[in-house]
Order: sequence, then structure tokens, then C-alpha cells
Amino acid sequence: MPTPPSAKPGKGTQTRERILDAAQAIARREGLEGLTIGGIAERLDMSKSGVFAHFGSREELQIAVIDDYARRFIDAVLVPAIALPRGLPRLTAMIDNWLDRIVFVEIPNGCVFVSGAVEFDDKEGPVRDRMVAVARAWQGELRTAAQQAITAGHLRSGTDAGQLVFDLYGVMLSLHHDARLLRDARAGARARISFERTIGFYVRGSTLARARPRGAPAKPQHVPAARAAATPARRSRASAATAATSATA
Amino acid sequence: MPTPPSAKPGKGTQTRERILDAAQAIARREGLEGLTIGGIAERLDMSKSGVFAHFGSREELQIAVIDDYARRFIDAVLVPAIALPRGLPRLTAMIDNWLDRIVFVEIPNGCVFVSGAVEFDDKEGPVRDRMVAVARAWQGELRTAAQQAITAGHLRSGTDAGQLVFDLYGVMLSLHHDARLLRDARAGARARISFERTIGFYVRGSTLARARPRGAPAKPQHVPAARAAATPARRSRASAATAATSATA
DNA sequence: TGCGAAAAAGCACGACCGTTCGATTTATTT
DNA sequence: AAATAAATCGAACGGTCGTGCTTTTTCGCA
Repeated sequence: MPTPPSAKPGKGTQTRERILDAAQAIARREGLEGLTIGGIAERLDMSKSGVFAHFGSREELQIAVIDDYARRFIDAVLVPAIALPRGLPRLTAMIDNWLDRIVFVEIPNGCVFVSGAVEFDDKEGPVRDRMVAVARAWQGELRTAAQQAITAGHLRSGTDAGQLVFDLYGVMLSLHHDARLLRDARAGARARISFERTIGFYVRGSTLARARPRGAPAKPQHVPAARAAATPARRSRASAATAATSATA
Repeated sequence: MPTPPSAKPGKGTQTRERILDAAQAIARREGLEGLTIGGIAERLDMSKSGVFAHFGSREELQIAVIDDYARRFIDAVLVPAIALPRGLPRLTAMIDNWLDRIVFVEIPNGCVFVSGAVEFDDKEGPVRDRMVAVARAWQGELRTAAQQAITAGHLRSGTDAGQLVFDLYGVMLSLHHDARLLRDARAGARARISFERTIGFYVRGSTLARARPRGAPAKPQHVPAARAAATPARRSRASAATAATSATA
């Protein structure tokens, strides 16, 4: 037990966090495989062995980076959504937060989930295992939220939550691909369109709504409060849509 | 000029192809960054310098692998589809071939497009440039095919071809993620469902078709021949066609 | 069959990698 | 302030990497 739960930081844990910060910054751009002890040391002006001592091996460092990354991701995307009521409000908040996170953080700096998923999909070992665990955990959170929306009657009763998660993941991965590799400024806007349509497809009564001529007013169908309650969740979204396109351009 | 266009293989070009084969196999699993001269040499029982001599540098080797990979991909996915008439038949054939390719080749062996896209999205240089070029080229082919389907009246006139390609890419990336990292056996089926729904959304008259009550007969709308002509394209996919209508219904 | 060119091998180099270990400097506690 | 513990450093090891040279083997052809 190095430090009891509520004690002052301590020098060790302090630099350990500095190392994790630097490691994460590197891992985002170079991937977990491109993460190197010497690279971190240089970035922090310390010796290789000094960095090394904080983690027993490079593998443990990589795992620590994954955990740290997942923690921050959950804090930014999931936690604020939990405050909202179950069902569509919470689900759409999760997706909105996710999108904002990708547009404003992952796309400029890189994403360990995406690069790690590709780097370790064929490399057996504890790093891969952790990678799988966090990916499954996040998909599980999405699936749970979707299932609650089904139970609440916000989504069609026949909805396959796993299929919905599959679709959402695809949108985010395509966004990542087009924005980061192809540097396509339209990717953010496209992701929003795809996301809206994906959710819209599963929303109760939406098929009739889509068949309705364009300008026609949508008479509140079955979940009048659902979408309305979801609105406060999309916090920085009005600005986000415009800022995204101009920032990537 | 080592070999004029139509001459017998020649020892040099012959082993060059063996090297490219081995290099591609390695690059699929370890990525283009994990591709190593020594690794290829060991796999082929030759010396490092022997392998090295065929390409002036590692970078040129990586580029050659990308080109070779793209060539095979195009041969397997695009070329057979070109034989079909423009519009929905050709577009659906491209997607079907693409899906088959992913399920039967990329998922078991890895995909250079996916790993390369992630590895080089932040690494400036000629390798990245080539990566971007082939990705753009393939998206361009898809977009062209989609545009032709719009012109032919098979897809709604308001359809954004770029958005359609964005959606398709997402499905394929999500398939890759779930099948390779998470080893989810359901990924293939989910990708087919997503693909059918994505195309179905843009197909002319499909919104009305979706709003129609379940059992009602679909009176041929505007493109009666389109879907019928598309049928021969989906070769190994008798189940897919039915899944399309039922999924969209 | 022998000759010139092409292909492959052999070897060495400098650079970087993760890791080990003992010495040394800092921080924390008595 | 002294003593103990924790953190950091410095140097070195074995290994792999891409790459440049020279030598040897192999191939294609007159």
C-alpha cells in the first residue's frame, strides 16, 4: 500500500501522473506501440530508468495508459449523462458527449481506443486483453442505455440494442477515419447526420414521421417528453457543429 | 528499365513478388510499422541485404505493399462489379464484393487499409500520402457509383453521395472492429443488416414503402428494374436480398 | 562453355530499444 | 537534525532495427 486513499499526493504518485500524461500524449499520436520509455523520459527531462521504475515493464505502462485513457473518457462522456433520466435522454446525451469528445479531443490529438484496437487486434497478451475489456465496457454502457430506452418505450420494442451499438460505433469510426486520415472537414457534419438518422430509425413512430412530407408539423406521437428532455443534454452542440467544420477546415 | 512490359518473369521480378507476398502477409498482422526487413528475410530464408536490395528503402517497400494491396483489392472488389450496368446493380455489387472480401479475407488475415489508416494518420510523409491516395481513390469509386445510381433514378435525387459513402465506410469499419478486436461472431450479420438499411434509406420510394403497412403488396414504384437487375450481383447472398426488405420493413 | 551482368549473401556500422543494477540524490519521518 | 525510506540517475548489456559496403553466387546469353 503506497498511499492510503486520502493522503497528500506524495512525490512518487505525483510524477507517476506526469508520466502518464506524457505517455498518453505520445500514445495518441504514435500509438501504444510507438510509445517508448526513452521518448517519455526525453519529454519530461528525466532518465529512462527513472521513468521505468514507476512501472515494472513497458507492458504495464501501456496498460496504465489504457486505464487512464478509459477513465478520462468515461468521466467526460458517460458520467454527465448518468445524471439524466433513463431512456432516450440519457442515450442521446451519451452520444452527444461522445461526438463532442471525438470532434474536440480525439480528432485533434488522436484516440487510443481506435489506434489500440487496430494495433492489438492480432497481438495476444495482457495489453490486448485490457483493450478488449475497455471496448466491451463502453459498448456495454451504450447497450444498457439503449435497452433502457427500449424498456421505457422510447425506442421500438423490436429494437436490437447490439445492432444499434454496432451502427453508432461505425459512425464514430468513419468520422475518425475521414477526419484524421483524409482530413475531410465535412466528416463532423456527416457524423451528426448519420447519428441522427440511426437513432431516428429506432425511435418509436419515426417511420411514419419520415414518410410525412417535409414541412409538415410532427404531431407528438408516443414519447413527447423524450426528445424534449434530451435537449438540455446536447450542451455545446449548436456551437459544436459550426466550430467543428471550421476547425477541421 | 529492368524488364520490358511483356517479357518472361525474370529472376529479379520473380523474387520481388515473393517478397511482396511475404511483406503483405506480415503487414496485415503487424501493420506497416511492424513490417521489418529482417522479418521478411527470415520468412523467405534469405539475407536481409538480399531483401533490401529490391527496394531502395523501407519506406519504398511499405509503399509497394500499399500499392500491391490496393491492386488486389480493386481486382477482387471493383473489377467484377464494373461488368454490371451502372446504377444500383453496380453499386450493390461493389458493396457485396467488399463485404465478402472483408469477411473472408480481411477479417481472418488483417487489412492494410484499416491498420495503415490508423498508423499513418499523424505521420507525415510519402507513406501517408499513398495511404491517403488509395483511400480517396476507393471512396471516389464508391461515390461515382452512387452518383450514377442517383442519375439513373435508382436512388433519391436528393441523395448526398458523399454521405452515403461515409455511412458505408462506417459499417465496414465497425465490422472490422467488432470482428477482429472483440471477435464477435455476430459482426458479419450486423454489417449486412446495416448495409441493407443504409442503401434502403436512399433507394427511391423506400420511405413510402417503409410507411406502408406490413403485408401490403409493394406496387412497383419508379425503378422496377433496378432491384431486379441488382439481384445477379449478390452472388453468394441469397439470404441478403430477403433480409433487405424485411429489415427495412 | 565461358563471360558479363544481375542477384543474393556476408559483414559491419550507428542508432534505438527495454531492462538491470549499483550509486546517488532527494523526500519523509522519528 | 539525524536516520530511514523513496525516488532518480548513470552506465551498461543484449537485442533488433535500417542501411551501406564488398564479395560471392547465380543467371542469361553468345
